[in-house]
Amino acid sequence: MPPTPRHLPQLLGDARRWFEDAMFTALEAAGEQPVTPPQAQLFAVLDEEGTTVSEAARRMGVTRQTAHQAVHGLVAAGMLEQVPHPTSARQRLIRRTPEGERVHRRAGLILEALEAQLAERVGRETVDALRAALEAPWGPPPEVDLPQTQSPEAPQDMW
Amino acid sequence: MPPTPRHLPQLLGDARRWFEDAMFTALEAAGEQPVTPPQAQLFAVLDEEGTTVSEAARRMGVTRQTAHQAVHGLVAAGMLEQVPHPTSARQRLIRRTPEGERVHRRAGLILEALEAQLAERVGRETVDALRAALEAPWGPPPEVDLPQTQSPEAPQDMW
DNA sequence: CCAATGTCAGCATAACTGACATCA
DNA sequence: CTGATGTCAGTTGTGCTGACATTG
Repeated sequence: MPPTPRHLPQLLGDARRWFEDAMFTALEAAGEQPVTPPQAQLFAVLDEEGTTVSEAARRMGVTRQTAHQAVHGLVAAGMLEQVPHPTSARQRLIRRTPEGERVHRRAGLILEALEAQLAERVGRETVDALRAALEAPWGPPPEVDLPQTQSPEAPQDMW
Repeated sequence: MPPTPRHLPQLLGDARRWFEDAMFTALEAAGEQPVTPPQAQLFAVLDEEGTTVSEAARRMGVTRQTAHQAVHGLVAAGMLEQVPHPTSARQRLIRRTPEGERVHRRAGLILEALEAQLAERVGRETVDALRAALEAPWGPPPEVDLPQTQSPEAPQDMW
């Protein structure tokens, strides 16, 4: 029981961890190869036709290098393959292998089950409201005008 | 525009980043010392009377060692101080210094401003619904019964 | 002796920046 | 030549486990 009411960022992080932990546990229990959170995120942004590393990086909001690392791991695990781009020789497409497809489908089913379980606990309308709030267009992170804070007695040594 | 509808875990992570980025940017623009996310989390779980490292670790959901690291950084930054426990010699209490208090207050104001800005964009009732959904008792991460996935044509070479 | 706490050291992971080759 | 892409290397930060001393 934390002394202060939890802040929104913390609550959001906890909620994400709730899903991540359960997902990881379920996959492990299923005897699947371990998939790290960043790898899972990469998996989620791929489309059927194949995606370049740079495009995947943009969708994930990380650098090309970071995405490249995740790709490397999943290729080594046999869940992804890199094929030459049909029209452009300087690009290589990432695609799921059959094994990757299988794991992806299974992860999707687990996620559905988790959401259903959550709806059972807190109510379907609450889950729907959560999704609706998160899917709303939040826009870019705002730049707030920062109110000056004065220490009651301590002098401000910063300007 | 990602090809698939975003999954809840991703949406939650994005939302958390929205807050974190804005908070970090605002603090930086204010000329404050940089505070890392884990340090901010540590800050949030402290109470006025002082808290032990172990207690803080429990509240954060991390190990003592991890909490200890965050404490170390904030002590070095002059925002926390460690004082001996009044009754128990084997415990040391962590407390905010006046400087720490000042930054903490300012961060709180920024967070309020961010939430207000979000309410302007997506509606106050949406923000309230988001908070309500996140504060609902989700319970422990469930163990889902995992449905077997069959590849349409590819044989399963993994039992 | 036992349990909890505080601390230090080492290790793994994941993000970053920097650099470079390739190709449209 | 410029720009985008793919790749390799190094660095930093943050979490973990292991280990140990201290204290009630």
